[in-house]
Amino acid sequence: MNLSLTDQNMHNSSECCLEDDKPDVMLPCFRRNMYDEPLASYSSGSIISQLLRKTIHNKRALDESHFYLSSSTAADSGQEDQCSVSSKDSTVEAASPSGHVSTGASLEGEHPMTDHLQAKRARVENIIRVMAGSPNSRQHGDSERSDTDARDTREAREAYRENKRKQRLPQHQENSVGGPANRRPGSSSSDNCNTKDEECHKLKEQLHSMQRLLRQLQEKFLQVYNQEDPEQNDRDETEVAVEHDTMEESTEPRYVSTEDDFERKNSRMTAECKDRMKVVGYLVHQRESQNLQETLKHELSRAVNDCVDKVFKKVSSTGLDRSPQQHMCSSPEMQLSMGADRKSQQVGSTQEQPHAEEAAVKPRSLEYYERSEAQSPQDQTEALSLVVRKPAVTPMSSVTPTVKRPYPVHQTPFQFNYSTPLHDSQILEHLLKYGPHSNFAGLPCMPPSMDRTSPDSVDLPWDTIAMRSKVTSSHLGHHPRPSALGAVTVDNLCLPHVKIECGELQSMAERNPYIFFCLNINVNIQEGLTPSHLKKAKLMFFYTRYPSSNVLKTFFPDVKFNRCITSQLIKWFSNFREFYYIQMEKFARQAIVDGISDVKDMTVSRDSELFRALNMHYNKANDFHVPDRFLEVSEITLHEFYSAISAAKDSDPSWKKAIYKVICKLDSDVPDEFKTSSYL
DNA sequence: AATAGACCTG
DNA sequence: CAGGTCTATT
Repeated sequence: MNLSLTDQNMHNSSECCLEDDKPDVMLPCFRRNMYDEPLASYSSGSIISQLLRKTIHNKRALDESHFYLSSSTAADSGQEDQCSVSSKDSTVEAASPSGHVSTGASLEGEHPMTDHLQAKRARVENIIRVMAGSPNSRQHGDSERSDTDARDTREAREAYRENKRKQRLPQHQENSVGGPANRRPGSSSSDNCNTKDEECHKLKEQLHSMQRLLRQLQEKFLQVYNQEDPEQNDRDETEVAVEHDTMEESTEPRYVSTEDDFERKNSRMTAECKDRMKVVGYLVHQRESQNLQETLKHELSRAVNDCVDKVFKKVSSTGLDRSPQQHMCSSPEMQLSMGADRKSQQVGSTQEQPHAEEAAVKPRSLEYYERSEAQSPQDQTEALSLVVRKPAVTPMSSVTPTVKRPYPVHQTPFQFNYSTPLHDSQILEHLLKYGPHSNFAGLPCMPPSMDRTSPDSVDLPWDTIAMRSKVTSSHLGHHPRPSALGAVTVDNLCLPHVKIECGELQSMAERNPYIFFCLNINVNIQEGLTPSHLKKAKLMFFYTRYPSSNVLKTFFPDVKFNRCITSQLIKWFSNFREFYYIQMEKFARQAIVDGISDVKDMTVSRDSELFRALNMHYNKANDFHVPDRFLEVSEITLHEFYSAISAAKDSDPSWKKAIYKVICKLDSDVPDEFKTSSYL
């Protein structure tokens, strides 16, 4: 999003999530922070200080312009908080940093800060200074740092935890997503690849640094506010606890059946996410410092994401014209897949022998990068995600064509294979020049055979997010899980037809998978409705033609229901019925044409042509024994149509409704076996 | 006005 | 199958 856009659209709630289509227009504040300032290292805290200055200035500016968050908004809590984050964030961010950066410095001198803010700023800056105290030690390799950092962060969290006695904060280890992709110099097959290796590595490390910084910052903030406002803890405790419970309840079942390491890792990520969720939830309630926090987080996130995204874009734009084979890096170590544990299993095989299972895992990152030419700046607006409001972790999954595996929890193997020299990237230059060490792994790599035909919502403009978020939040009362749109909570991967509702999130994740993982942001992407679900729905149709939404919820326990999913399922059954009635009418008319005079001469058996047509539609594989009751109902339906047509009732435009009324009463209970998510 | 369902279309 | 429109219902 460029500056002018920002200024012009301060009121636009979606604006914070928008990025313009001009990849080369750098966000002024970003450029300033990331590039113009020689940021000897991110760990130096200079960027943070800058941000703090900006933030504080902003807060003041907002106060002055009465553009500040209304108290009612700020007072919102609990689920509402989670659900409406996007709008709230937008409010904050729309009025924040980017637009003020240029004037920030001068204004700061003119308008003395309040003592309070000054104190706060001083404290935070001090913290950051301390944090950045040993930047170099952190910069030298993941193995070294993870010990210290993990301990630091854990301690911070422990401290926080003690203030929230009631919370069960699962222990977990720090996930360093990029960790596994350790570079092995020399393993590449060519010099070119060696160079790329190094650059790759540098970028990666840089990302880690930023990641760590952000994490630490969050936790330090936490400490500060704990000391400063201890009673607030108690106040928020209940809210947070509620959040926690809600999340617990909705997320845990999903992992029951998972078995491999990756799943366990994700469980831990869930834990961590919950943890952070609480942290953030707590922070959010600090009305006083909300702007500060939001702005800081936003800016940090943006900076990181922007940085990463642009590099990716640059890299990919030069790399995509290569042949698929060239996308593959000769050294598996260079491949960054989302899960370390998973990597070795998926890398390679996915690309070289994409059969059913691998094909099911459908990375969309290529599409993303193909599009990124035009859209890339949008892709990182998700920076917000850094705020990590969403605790629940579900492996990213995509709608898959797999039918064999009933309800697969697919991990999208977003693999980023190094494949492009990073020579001409301005961003890279900056990174390499100013960054402590650039490091990056670079390109999405996809099996050529991957199904990329499925329409998705990647093209959705970001403004639809805000639009949709309102819709969603109005229904969140029924939602089992708080949804933080602004925090990049991807509720569901919806099938294309519901993309208006939730496609943005899907595409967000699809377009920016690497960001999510690198930043250790866990996107809760519940699988959408899969072909397996469709198949199951069709079989259920043999029992119920008019399932209630409650029934649907009962029988699709592995589906996180939200508005789009529900309507999609309902639509499915609507389509089923349509086909069913069409067949009925068709065969009834045929019977009349055939001169059948008595309905009793019309029966529906398993040999019937009608049944075969129906069976072919709902039970194509013919691996399901259609209940007799369905034959009965079909026969009744056929008779109804026959009678109505015979009586010339079909002259009435709504003559079918009477039939529908009859048929809808013939629903029977769906067997309990269907309740098992792994039924198929 | 919102919703659900049928209907039509691609 | 999904998207849209139309209509009836609340």
